[in-house]
Amino acid sequence: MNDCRQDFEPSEEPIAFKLKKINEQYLRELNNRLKKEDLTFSQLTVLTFLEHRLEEKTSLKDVCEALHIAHPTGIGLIRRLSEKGLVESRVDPDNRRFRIITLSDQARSMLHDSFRHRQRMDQRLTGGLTQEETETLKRLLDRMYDNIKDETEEEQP
Amino acid sequence: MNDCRQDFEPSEEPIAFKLKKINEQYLRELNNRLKKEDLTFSQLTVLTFLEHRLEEKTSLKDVCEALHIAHPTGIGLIRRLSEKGLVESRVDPDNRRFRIITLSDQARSMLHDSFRHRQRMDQRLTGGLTQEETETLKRLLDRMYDNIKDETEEEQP
DNA sequence: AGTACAGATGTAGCAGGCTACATTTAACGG
DNA sequence: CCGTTAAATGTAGCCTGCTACATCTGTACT
Repeated sequence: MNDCRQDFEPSEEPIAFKLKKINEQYLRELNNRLKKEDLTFSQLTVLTFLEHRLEEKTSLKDVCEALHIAHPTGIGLIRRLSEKGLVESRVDPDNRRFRIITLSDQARSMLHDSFRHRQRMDQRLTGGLTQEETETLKRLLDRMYDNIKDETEEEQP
Repeated sequence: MNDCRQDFEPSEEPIAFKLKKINEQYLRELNNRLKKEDLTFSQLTVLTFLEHRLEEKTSLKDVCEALHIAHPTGIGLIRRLSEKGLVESRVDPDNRRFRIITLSDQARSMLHDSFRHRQRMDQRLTGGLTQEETETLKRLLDRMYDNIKDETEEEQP
């Protein structure tokens, strides 16, 4: 008969749909809390990454690779953060093909509060899971990602 | 010192980031495969839901609730599917506040092939996981979703 | 009837993701 | 030195998601 007997009940829905549901609910809630700071989850992820690399020169490409996003997406994120004065984007004098992205002082001083929102949301997500369950979950998620990540970027010793 | 010591290595990254990575990789790959059919994952999900409810009158609101999306998102999906002749959207004569969304014959005849793409992608996602691991995973995902889903939509016997 | 409210749908405008194509700069081969 | 190529960034335009606000319709209550 009909193969498309996908039920839209939690007991029947595909895992990919569960992932999407969780992901979007998480983003809705966290973005809502971050609205006070005029930030989004993705913008906060960029700032966190930059804070994490204060010592190193960081290019747009570095940001995109860390966040697993395509470069036009990164350009948009950096542009909006730059318009808010949270990052600066300057051509690298050593190699004019690159842009160096840096955190502003203003961003450094506000980062911790926003980061707390994210932490609280993460804790809520895994609330009630034991340490062991959380480890199991991470392991299974990593295996799924390995299963579907692009074959062209494999193995370097 | 610095609380934002989030590492962008798989071993350190927050679970929410893992979920986002998997979700977007999944969508990239599947949407790429569906391009031949001129469909997207979300569009396919709408069609699958409609196929699943051939017997019942289905309103825009029903679609939005099943997919967990806000109604303007649903309007856009239905509009694009309608422009491709895959669904029809008519005002309900019984209650003119509603629109009845129906599958076209054309959509019914193409659905199975597209659905296969999704199935294959789902199998790839959980490739190598035992039945037991998959069940554990589903259970943990459901618990996370319960943890963050809106408090205002609880409990009805 | 008339008004008021609630519910379903519609519109505007934005963020963040993408692909495809364009531009700029550096590196390399002849 | 010049041309080609490759890499990083930029632009255009689309899809999916959202919020906020507008419209339309039905119901309920005077």
